[in-house]
Amino acid sequence: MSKTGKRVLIVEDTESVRELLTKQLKFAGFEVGAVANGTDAVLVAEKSKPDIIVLDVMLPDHDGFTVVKKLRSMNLDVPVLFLSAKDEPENKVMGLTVGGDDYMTKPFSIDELTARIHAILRRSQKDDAEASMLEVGEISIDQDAHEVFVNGTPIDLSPTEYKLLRFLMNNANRVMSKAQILDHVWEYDFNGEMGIVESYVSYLRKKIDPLSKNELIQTKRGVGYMFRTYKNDEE
Amino acid sequence: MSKTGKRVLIVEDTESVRELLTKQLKFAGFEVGAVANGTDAVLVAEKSKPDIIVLDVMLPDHDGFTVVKKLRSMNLDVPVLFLSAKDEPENKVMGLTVGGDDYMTKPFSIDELTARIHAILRRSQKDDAEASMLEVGEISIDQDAHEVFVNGTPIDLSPTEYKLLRFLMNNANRVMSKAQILDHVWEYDFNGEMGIVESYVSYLRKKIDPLSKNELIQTKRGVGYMFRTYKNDEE
DNA sequence: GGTTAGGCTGAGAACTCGCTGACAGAGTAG
DNA sequence: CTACTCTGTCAGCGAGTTCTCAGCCTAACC
Repeated sequence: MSKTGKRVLIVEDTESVRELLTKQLKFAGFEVGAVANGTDAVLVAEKSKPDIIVLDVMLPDHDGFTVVKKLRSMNLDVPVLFLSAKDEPENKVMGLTVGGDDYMTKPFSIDELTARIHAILRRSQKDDAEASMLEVGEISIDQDAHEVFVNGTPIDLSPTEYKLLRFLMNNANRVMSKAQILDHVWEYDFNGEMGIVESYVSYLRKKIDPLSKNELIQTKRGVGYMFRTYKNDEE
Repeated sequence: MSKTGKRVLIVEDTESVRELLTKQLKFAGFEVGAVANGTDAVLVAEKSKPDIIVLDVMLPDHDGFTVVKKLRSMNLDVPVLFLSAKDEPENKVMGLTVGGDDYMTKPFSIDELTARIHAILRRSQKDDAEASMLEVGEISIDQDAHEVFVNGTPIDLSPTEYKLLRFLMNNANRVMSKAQILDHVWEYDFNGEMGIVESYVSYLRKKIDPLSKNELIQTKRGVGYMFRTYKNDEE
């Protein structure tokens, strides 16, 4: 959760999603602008020169194609993270993610979105590179390769396990409630029970604990879970 | 209990709870506004620009979802602490705690509410005050990690023990009556005996005393309890 | 010193919460 | 189609927690 001060432009017509993104990205330390259609997107992008654009491919006026073409023709080669609904035809998206661009289907997890934005920025701005490793205590995550190591030994995680672990590590030494975990790690329209967090913590521990010296994921009864780092270990 | 002068907006339809919160938060040094429904919430929030909103998710006119959506569409990215009854369906709450938001179930303890508000403000105002440590005499509490140290040695407290200790430390060198303790530390609808305070003080002392040089929790017979700091110790 | 009200604490009953194994359904690869 | 993985639900277990109570202890006042 580094304070980059980088500028993000959100282009998304669904109000609830737009505001969700705005709030989360502001909290993550970005300067955020948000518009609801392609026309405004081009205008604002031209003026504010964002570092990255989060762009819904299905907009009321133009589609993602048109917006990107306009931007490129104006010599703005800002990287783009495309959003699209899962049921939209794929050809809408094909050929869009050139260069450092990326693409996610809705609904997504908020934490995943933030991670992707950081990944794109990391790659497009060569200057402050090599932040792709997330190392906390005994665990390190290679975010480019999606690989996780416990004291150097690689372990195999499912996508959800991976996201959960990354979220806890990003918030190491801070208790996160099950509600917060659910809201950040699971897709934003997830409608299930909080018990699923318990299940996945259990899965994670089963894979991590045999390789670690300490109890890395701690339960704070009645409060939540915490990824714990221990002094005098690494670091 | 710092006098921050920060502005809090309470949105809660149950009058008794609303008044309880108003009174308590004013006493804790906040500027407090209070409304009883979602419509007023949006109006007042727009005008008074509070630093944080305490929002019941179950309101007579709109639910929390709607209120939050409206607020965010007005470009108010004020952090929110959601309240919900324990028996309300959980999915009413899902997806709400974006960014630094948090969530509590009713009934709660007043002291806990205050602590959460401070936690949210601490994190959303990026000034990084590092005020998450509460250190009084020989004891320090890491409020992010929910961990307690007596002269550097960690001790394990149950949730209620933790809340009681935090309350006494926040009011160090001031005698607190059992009634006051009950009102602040226990849930506001608790209607048991005051003897429970004695029990929990006993539990606390059993865990703390072996590690401390002084009698940290003192009994003022006929009056109450006091967390005592001694000069020439630390500090 | 005796009396008494208030405080301390161990025991225990009731309950809550988190952990885990089992399983069903969706999705995917072969 | 089959086999596999992954996701999400659930129920039962057990440990931890909450709260009450009774009997003991102690401070304070006579």
